[in-house]
Amino acid sequence: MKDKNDQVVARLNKLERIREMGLNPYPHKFELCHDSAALLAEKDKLLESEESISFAGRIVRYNRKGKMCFMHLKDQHGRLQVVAAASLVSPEDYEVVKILDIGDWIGVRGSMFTTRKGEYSVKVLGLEMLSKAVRPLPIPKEKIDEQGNRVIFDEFKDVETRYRQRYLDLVLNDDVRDVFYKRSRIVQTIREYLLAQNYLEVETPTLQPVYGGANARPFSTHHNAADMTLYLRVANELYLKRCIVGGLDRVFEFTKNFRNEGMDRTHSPEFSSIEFYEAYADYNDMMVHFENIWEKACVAANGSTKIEYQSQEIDFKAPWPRLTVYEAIKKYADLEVESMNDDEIRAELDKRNVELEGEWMRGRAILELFEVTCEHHLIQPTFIIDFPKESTPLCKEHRENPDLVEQFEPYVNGWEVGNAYSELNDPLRQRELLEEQLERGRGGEDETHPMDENFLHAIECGMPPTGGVGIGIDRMIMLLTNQQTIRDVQLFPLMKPEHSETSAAE
RNA sequence: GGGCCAGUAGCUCAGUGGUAGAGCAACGCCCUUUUAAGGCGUGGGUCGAAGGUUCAAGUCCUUCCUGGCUCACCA
Repeated sequence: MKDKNDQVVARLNKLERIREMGLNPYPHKFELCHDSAALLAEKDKLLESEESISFAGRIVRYNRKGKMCFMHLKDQHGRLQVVAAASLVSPEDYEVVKILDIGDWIGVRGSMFTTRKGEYSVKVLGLEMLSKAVRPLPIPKEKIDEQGNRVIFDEFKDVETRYRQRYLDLVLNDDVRDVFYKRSRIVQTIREYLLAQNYLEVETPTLQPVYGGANARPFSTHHNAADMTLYLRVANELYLKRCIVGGLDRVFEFTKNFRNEGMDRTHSPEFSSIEFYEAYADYNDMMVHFENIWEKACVAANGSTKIEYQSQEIDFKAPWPRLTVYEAIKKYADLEVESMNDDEIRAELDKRNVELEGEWMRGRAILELFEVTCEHHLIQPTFIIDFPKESTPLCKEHRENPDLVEQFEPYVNGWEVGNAYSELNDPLRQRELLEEQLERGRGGEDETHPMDENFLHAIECGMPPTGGVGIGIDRMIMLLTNQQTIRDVQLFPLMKPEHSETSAAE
């Protein structure tokens, strides 16, 4: 084993002693009748009846006072004290008690009682080693000082160590664990909402011969047997639309998407999203689903439609206000962008030091203007709707204004948290727009959509009117759990290998 | 990619050119109602890596590695 130190050696010696006692330090199973939550829920009854119970967990506190030992066992719901007294267990069991370490997993049998200091505890009558830990667990301790402040000693907080050894982060930091419990509840809420709306959950390819569905640079990889280049999906949009063509009228999919771009507080190379598509619906219908989902998810995680994100109160109560891109620019920059000519728009961008790459396009310039002047104002949930037609090649023209498309992007806390359209289902128009993307790619833009003949073929076979939505799950979790970086809502965020790991792999 | 900052014992940290330290954790002994339990004692270090300056480097210089914040890029 690597990195042996004195503490590891001490534990390995204890492991050997357990084996010498004829015990298996890594048994196959333990029958437990209660977890910590159940023991707490049935407290009165269990104290009254003194019936026998079994309970298991990881030792997170160990305080031996001679022939009596107080420990806290932690399971997934919380921690509970167990008290082992030499007078109540077999001599063999107490020999085991004496060489237990913080970090070990044990199972105990006994009954519930209350200590003299009033702590609800398990009175141990028998115990079993379930797994001997051979590395020490860092032990944060806390006390309340004279001023009543909570003081934490040895807090496990180094960010790099926390991410690299997330298992310890989860054991030692309850608030970290809570984020992932909430994450699960939020995802479950979304799934239940869509299932209740008669949606079908489907799965589409992660490895794709042609990537598409978003403006993004992909990761590429190689399939050896087929000798072909494959891309990790940047979005699942084009496959879900094929499902709609196939007559699956309402489909959704949770996916990991992969984008080969920068990493920062709100961007990770792999991130989770949900997309859902509904036949016969338009973007107005999808906005209703969207705000419903967020409101329900917020309540599921926080018990209320209101949250405080970094001391900013945000209320997800539906319905959310809707503002067109033009209205937003008018409101926040006081510019009547619709009646301005190209030179006037260019002047406004220059004033804000924004440069456009590639060929000049009025719609993209308006979009840039929106981003620099409006985004940071959009703190409370708001739907920004009716985007310039150049912003996406997959959306249907606006029914009243041919310069626009029926797209909405919801904003919260200044972040774009989703993207949705009345989906384009005119196959000839779709081909034109994808061909235009190819041209734009040749003109210098580096995140244009590639041509996807198979997708076009599907649309040519007839797609009904459809509304579609994509939601960035990670940013949603960040907001609803009050986390500042995307890495705090992903269990195992990407880290570069440590130096020693690299050399070991070679 | 640019700027700023950090890396010392298992954990949290001090050490500002002169013998590597503290608390907790570990090890040994004592202790039957503890709550950061306590008492006595002991051990534990490639100071992120490499090079340089110096009589002398954890400390100063250079390069590199890893990470954080931030700007740029990017949904």
